[in-house]
Amino acid sequence: MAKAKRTLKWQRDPEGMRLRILEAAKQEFSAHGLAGARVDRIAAKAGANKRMLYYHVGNKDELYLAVLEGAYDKIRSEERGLDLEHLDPPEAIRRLIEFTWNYFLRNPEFLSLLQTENLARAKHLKKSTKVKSMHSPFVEMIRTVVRRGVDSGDFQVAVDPVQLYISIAALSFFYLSNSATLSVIFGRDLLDKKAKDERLAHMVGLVLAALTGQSVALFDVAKAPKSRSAVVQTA
Amino acid sequence: MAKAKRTLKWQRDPEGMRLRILEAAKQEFSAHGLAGARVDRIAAKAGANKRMLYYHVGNKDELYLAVLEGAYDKIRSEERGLDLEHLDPPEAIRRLIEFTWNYFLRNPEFLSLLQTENLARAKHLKKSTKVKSMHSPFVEMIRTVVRRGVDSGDFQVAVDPVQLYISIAALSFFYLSNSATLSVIFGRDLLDKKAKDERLAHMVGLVLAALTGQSVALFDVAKAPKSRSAVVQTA
DNA sequence: ACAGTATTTATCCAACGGGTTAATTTTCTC
DNA sequence: GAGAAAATTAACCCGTTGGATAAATACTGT
Repeated sequence: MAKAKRTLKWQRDPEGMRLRILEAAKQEFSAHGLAGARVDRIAAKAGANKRMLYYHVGNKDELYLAVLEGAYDKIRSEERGLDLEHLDPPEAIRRLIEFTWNYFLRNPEFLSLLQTENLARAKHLKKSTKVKSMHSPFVEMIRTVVRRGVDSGDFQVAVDPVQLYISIAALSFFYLSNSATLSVIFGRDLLDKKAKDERLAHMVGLVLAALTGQSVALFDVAKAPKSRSAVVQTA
Repeated sequence: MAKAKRTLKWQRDPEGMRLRILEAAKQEFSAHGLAGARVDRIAAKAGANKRMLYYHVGNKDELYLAVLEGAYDKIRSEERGLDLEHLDPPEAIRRLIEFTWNYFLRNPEFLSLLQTENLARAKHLKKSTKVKSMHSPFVEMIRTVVRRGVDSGDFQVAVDPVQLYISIAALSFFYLSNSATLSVIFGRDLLDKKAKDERLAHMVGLVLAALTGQSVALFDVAKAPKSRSAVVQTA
């Protein structure tokens, strides 16, 4: 029986191992934060020995930074895949909001990692030349979309693209990253299907109404209480 | 010389001690998170012995929960002081945004604590009957303000007050809680005076424009680039 | 097939950190 | 002012944790 595993003891797989380590580390750091993460758990989750972490990546901090850089790399790459240039301005903004919302939904660890890094006042990020060089294409996309919208008359006002970018991210990010406490406070599950649909509709409606000056149907009219619902619809 | 401190060894002050402990704990937890917080540092910061924490409050988790409850208690109490009922609807919304923004600015630990608690998926908050019973007065305030705004014709659309509340919080919260990473990404300090003023103007402009359908002057027109700034001003 | 290197395992350890125990000092009360 | 109760200090306990060392095992080229 001791012989059974003779030929199958283990095989080398440096690249695979490195990937499994980073994936496990991502899970661990996003689930427990930097201080709460346990190096041993990462090793176990990666199906590896603790020594492997140090061999393939580095100590806990380097591991964390690698994960963070990977997270930024991933979102930037997906962002680049979204081209809003050829859409008409309101549709482009809608797509942008939907992308942001869905990306955050699909990648909850990204939210956690950002929260963790901000609690650390971006101490690690500041040291990463890699991340600093990864500019989001969205700011420029927004700048041209807003300009086109203003020129075409779709938008009533020109907005600073950085502010708008932050606001769009904020509306999704806060809702999701704080859904746990908010759900307790409001006594309802903010993450069930219906609530999520309503949230997306609200965000799109809010931003488009602000930009175009016209109330979008989606801007949650249905839920309006009591009052004889003075719904002013888009002309 | 050993005698010098004979009469001044120490004096009792249970209430004061408890307050100093909670204040120190608030600092520590907001600066380092739950796992990163060090019980010894809290004791030192409170000018006390570690044993005192357990004597006056409890173990680390209980300490943390006490701090969290205190934080909610404080904001709820300030919220109650703000009465928006008698203001005209757009002004009420503006005040609400300004209050939220300023409260977050004045109480950065509150932001950190919420982030920390959300990383823990509100595990502790769920156990706190105290916090669950502290309803924010803002949701009802917003509900009546929106209703009045719709009835008076100031607002073009009725919004779900919970969504609006979350959105207003989101715009400030995300900007401030993520300012560290955002500042690195954008290569500029989001917390300097000018940036903060611009942010507030943007948020007010965005929300009011959405509600009223009319572009507010503050909705950052000044920073609009290149394009022959098609500024549509409020009539 | 063998030497050399890359990869992985099996232990070890010193520092740290939360929590506890027991003694000491102050304050209250009668 | 004696004795009890409350508040505070000092010292210790012990599991955990990040990190290090050394040895074993699998691959590679020659």
